[in-house]
Amino acid sequence: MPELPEVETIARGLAKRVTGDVVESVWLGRKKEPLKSSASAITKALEQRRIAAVRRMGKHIVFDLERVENGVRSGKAATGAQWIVHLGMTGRLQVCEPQTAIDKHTHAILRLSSDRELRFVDPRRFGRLSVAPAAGFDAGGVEPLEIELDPFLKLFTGRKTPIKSALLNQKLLRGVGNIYADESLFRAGIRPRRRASTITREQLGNLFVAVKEVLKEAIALGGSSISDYVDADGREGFFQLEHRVYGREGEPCKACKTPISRVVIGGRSSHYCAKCQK
DNA sequence: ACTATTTCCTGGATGC
DNA sequence: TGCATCCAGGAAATAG
Repeated sequence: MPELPEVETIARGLAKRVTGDVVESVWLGRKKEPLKSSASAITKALEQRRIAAVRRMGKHIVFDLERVENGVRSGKAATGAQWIVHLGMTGRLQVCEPQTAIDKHTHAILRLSSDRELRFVDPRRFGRLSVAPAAGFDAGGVEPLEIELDPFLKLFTGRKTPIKSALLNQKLLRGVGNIYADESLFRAGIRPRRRASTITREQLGNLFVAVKEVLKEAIALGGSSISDYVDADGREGFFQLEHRVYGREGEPCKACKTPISRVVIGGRSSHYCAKCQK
């Protein structure tokens, strides 16, 4: 389940592999769920465009595209576009040789001028493909690694929703998902059910630090590989080894040995230590 | 404006 | 062994 650190890792890997390549043609599958923009809009935005950059915004992967004319850049920004990929739960972007067997759940294939293919595969179809005008994509929310303390505190003032739900709300912070919300709350010593507005300024300050720490550490370790997550080069991440609460229900807290609790908040399982988190 | 709930989807795990 | 059921979860839609 790719969240910010996994998406960052994937985007960096893809940037290395496909930046500068040109999309010669596009094939899209018949399933409609993965397409947030129309098939024709996606095809039109991608074909005969050079991939100028690949980067992450929240949990989205953004491909900046520029028009190719006679093999050279047009230079006119307005002729560009963006291809936006959200991996959902099980989405993967693979760069492979054209002869590589096509996975059953392949929804898009981009033929590249380097005689390779960029494929979007997603069994569960929670992932989404869309296009936007050049520099036009709005991912909503603020990047957690860029936000400063005061705006961070303001995100939560007056909110009655549980802090866990607020952390998952992409319109506030973008990129934090279930794993990193639980891990951040553990490090900050805050129970996931606490109403955001009731949390002290000091505790929110701890959360501010915790969110950034957790995300940075996870990026450094290539993300968390649970279920079958691998990055663009097929490598697993290692942050799952650092999880202190996520997926550890009943196991002893690494700080105090109390068994880790699991509750459901907003339909999401939430893990915490009842002794370390208040 | 905000909050809570439901829905989408399939593979793997679990239960009988 | 086989079949049914449950669960994972991001975000959009819906309802209040």
